[in-house]
Amino acid sequence: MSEIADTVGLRKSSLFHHFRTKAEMYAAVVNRILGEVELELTRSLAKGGTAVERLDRWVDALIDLMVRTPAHSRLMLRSLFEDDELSGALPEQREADERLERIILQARNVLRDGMAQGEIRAANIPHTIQSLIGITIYHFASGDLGNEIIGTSIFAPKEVERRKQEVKAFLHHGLVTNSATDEHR
Amino acid sequence: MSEIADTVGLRKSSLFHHFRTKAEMYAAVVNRILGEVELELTRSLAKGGTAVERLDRWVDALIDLMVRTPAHSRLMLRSLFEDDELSGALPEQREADERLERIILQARNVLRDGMAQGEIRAANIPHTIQSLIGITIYHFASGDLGNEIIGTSIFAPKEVERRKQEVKAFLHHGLVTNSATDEHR
DNA sequence: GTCTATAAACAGATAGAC
DNA sequence: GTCTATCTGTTTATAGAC
Repeated sequence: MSEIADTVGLRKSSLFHHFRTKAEMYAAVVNRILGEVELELTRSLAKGGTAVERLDRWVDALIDLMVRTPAHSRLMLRSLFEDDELSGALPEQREADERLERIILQARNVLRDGMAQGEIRAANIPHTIQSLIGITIYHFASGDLGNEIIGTSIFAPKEVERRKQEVKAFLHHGLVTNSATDEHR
Repeated sequence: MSEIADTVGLRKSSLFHHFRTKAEMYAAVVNRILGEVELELTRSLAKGGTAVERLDRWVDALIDLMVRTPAHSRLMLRSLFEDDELSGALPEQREADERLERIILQARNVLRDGMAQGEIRAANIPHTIQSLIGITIYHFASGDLGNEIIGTSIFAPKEVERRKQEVKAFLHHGLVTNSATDEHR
């Protein structure tokens, strides 16, 4: 709270006027970020196309979101894997949980549609979603280690573009049967 | 430190007899875990075979490690993505960094060998390593959310086995060219 | 809405007896 | 090596003036 107060140019006590507790502030921030994520991902799917096209756009949109504000990917990953011991106590937290659930449902539906159409391999959907999260969010949350592994800044525009291509190549060869975009068969 | 003291049945002050600071204790724990990880992954590679066989065993071994002590995956993920602001100040920390570097180098070599042999698609190696970390470690660190997405405990033996299969299927279809295990072509 | 001042609790660490 | 007691600084939060 001290660091936040310094950053925004207020005194620490003033923060408690806007958010009654630290937990409430955290939940509000996470909720706002998830709101943006839900909005953008919904937009990316609304453009239509085949399931594979929608999945590709979904991945691109998610990566764009992670890159837009580097701190968000860290916060997202944290909020995803750190079990909130005070789970669902705050309204902001419940709202965030619902947003997350809808985001996951969207991904589930795209995968299900693609499988029904025969565009996507019959993989286990929940595990595939976990893999998608791991591949997209972890990468941009990986900070120093990520930079060291990649060799340059993971947020450098060129490297972000490469990530998108690599992830989609990975997905296509991993999930897409008889894809026209697959130049290795 | 209070919680650790309670858990191990000591008083808080006694912990400071074994580790001079909290940071030193944390570094020692991370270092010990990475030691186990390095040992097991090295063993899994030493058994030889094709690059794809070694990669598969490497993934299986990493998943076995994450499952052996559920808390380890959380700690691993945390230590990977949270930049240690006091980076490399403690000897345990430097040792842990070196272990991590060797683990990553092993993965890099397997991928490089496989590409040289034409067994593995010519993907970007660093990005592939990031994806491997995301797919294996994030999943087992995902706690409540992971359990909710999957529908049962991510640590249930049956579900762990499924994860191994799904990850390897993902990798094969994503990284392996002309694989005999690929039933979809 | 922001400030100063302060309360109340907690966390990391030390001193020294046993 | 563990304990009790204590110090010191930090953190979350409140009270009340402006």
